[in-house]
Amino acid sequence: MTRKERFAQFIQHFATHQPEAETELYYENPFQLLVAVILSAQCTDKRVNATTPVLFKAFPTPQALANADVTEVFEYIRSISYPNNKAKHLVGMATLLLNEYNSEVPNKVEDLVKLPGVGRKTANVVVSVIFDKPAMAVDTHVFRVAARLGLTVRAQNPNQAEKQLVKFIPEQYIARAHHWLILHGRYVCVARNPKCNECAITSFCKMYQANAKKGLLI
DNA sequence: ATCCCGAGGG
DNA sequence: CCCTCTGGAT
Repeated sequence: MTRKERFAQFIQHFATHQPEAETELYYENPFQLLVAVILSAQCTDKRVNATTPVLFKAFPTPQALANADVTEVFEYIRSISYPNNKAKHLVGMATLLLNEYNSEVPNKVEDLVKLPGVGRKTANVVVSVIFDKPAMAVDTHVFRVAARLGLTVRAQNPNQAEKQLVKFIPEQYIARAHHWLILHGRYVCVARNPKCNECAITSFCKMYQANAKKGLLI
């Protein structure tokens, strides 16, 4: 099976069975999504969602967060990974939003990555989810699942994976494909023991087919 | 012990 | 290109 065919089957399957895929992060406006995605680095969405409602209530606007004390923000996010760094990043991010962007979340990746705590992955999530742009954010799930399926080939880092995925996926599917890969990775194609016996797309999964050929599965 | 929607600094 | 940050779930 060629890679182009894998992509075609991948899109065909999820467009049919999971057309409504979207982020599981809780947010009610662009600012809240930006904060949530910054917090989500190396942390489960579930844990982020357990802390953000209280955080958003305490700091509802970029101005409120910019004027906050870092140690106070830390207390709200202490149960999330890297709370020290993230508290610092959140206050710095809000300060830059307030001073340079009129308290509004910028809509370009090149501007977003200037914000403290915002790297390429976070910026891609924001422009994709908020501004509906065809950007592919490559996180741990996307990187792993795309490699297993054979949608990426020998990608050694997220940037290489992103280039390959964007190249093969039609623009109108990129934002959804991002969430398809994430959700599949979170619930089926998990890191440690992928649930291949529950997986609906083994017929075009490169890893599954390779393992089956070796007699390792089923 | 490993993983979770990574980013920044050296 | 490393390294560090660093809590909770499995």
